[in-house]
Amino acid sequence: MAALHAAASYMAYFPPQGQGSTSSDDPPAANPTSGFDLSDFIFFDEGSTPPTSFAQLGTGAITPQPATESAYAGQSSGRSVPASGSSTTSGIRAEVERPRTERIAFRMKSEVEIVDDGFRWRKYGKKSVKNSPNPRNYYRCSTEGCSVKKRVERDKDDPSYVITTYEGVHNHMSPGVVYYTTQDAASGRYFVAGCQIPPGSS
DNA sequence: CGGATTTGACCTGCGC
DNA sequence: GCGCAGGTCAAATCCG
Repeated sequence: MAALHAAASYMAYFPPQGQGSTSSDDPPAANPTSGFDLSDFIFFDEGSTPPTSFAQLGTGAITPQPATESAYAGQSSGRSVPASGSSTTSGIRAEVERPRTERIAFRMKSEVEIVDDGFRWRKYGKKSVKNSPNPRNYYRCSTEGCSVKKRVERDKDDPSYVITTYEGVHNHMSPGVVYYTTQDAASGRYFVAGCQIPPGSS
């Protein structure tokens, strides 16, 4: 499993605009001030090289991959990574065959499963999964025209942790989050960080 | 009353 | 081909 320790609030890398439009959009704006303890892990596709520190993310050293199955690559059954099962073990091949859907998973310490990340989510399903005693909840972004999905479940090993997997990219800004963007002069890449607006301020 | 949630049924894909 | 597991749908229900 490719796990990444993240010690800081979320920051996402965005490629320069005008290219890679399918792979850049709103990050899951996890916010350490919104009542949960963003802790620690971001899971990437096994095919990608995990950075050794969260700071590497900020330098653009790592791009969130169109994950094959990020969060549970290590513990899910084989059927969760079908692309590599029938043809080749090459992650590159899997990337070609699967739809290019951004998928990023977080593991965070939280009392509650519903984390206010600034977006509005509508629950559309709940399913118990074989590898975990805890049910998995399925959410969709309730914004019209936005098809981003999110899966939330408690860590089977440590129920105090919640694993959130975002799938897809928002085609809109969060109604409750201000985004700060900077562009790296050397690479031309954009970095976006989310910061939630305190209630009542505007 | 409208929107969100719940929950069982259904669909799909993969392994055996 | 069959069974299993994950994901989604949709009707019923709940709640503000």
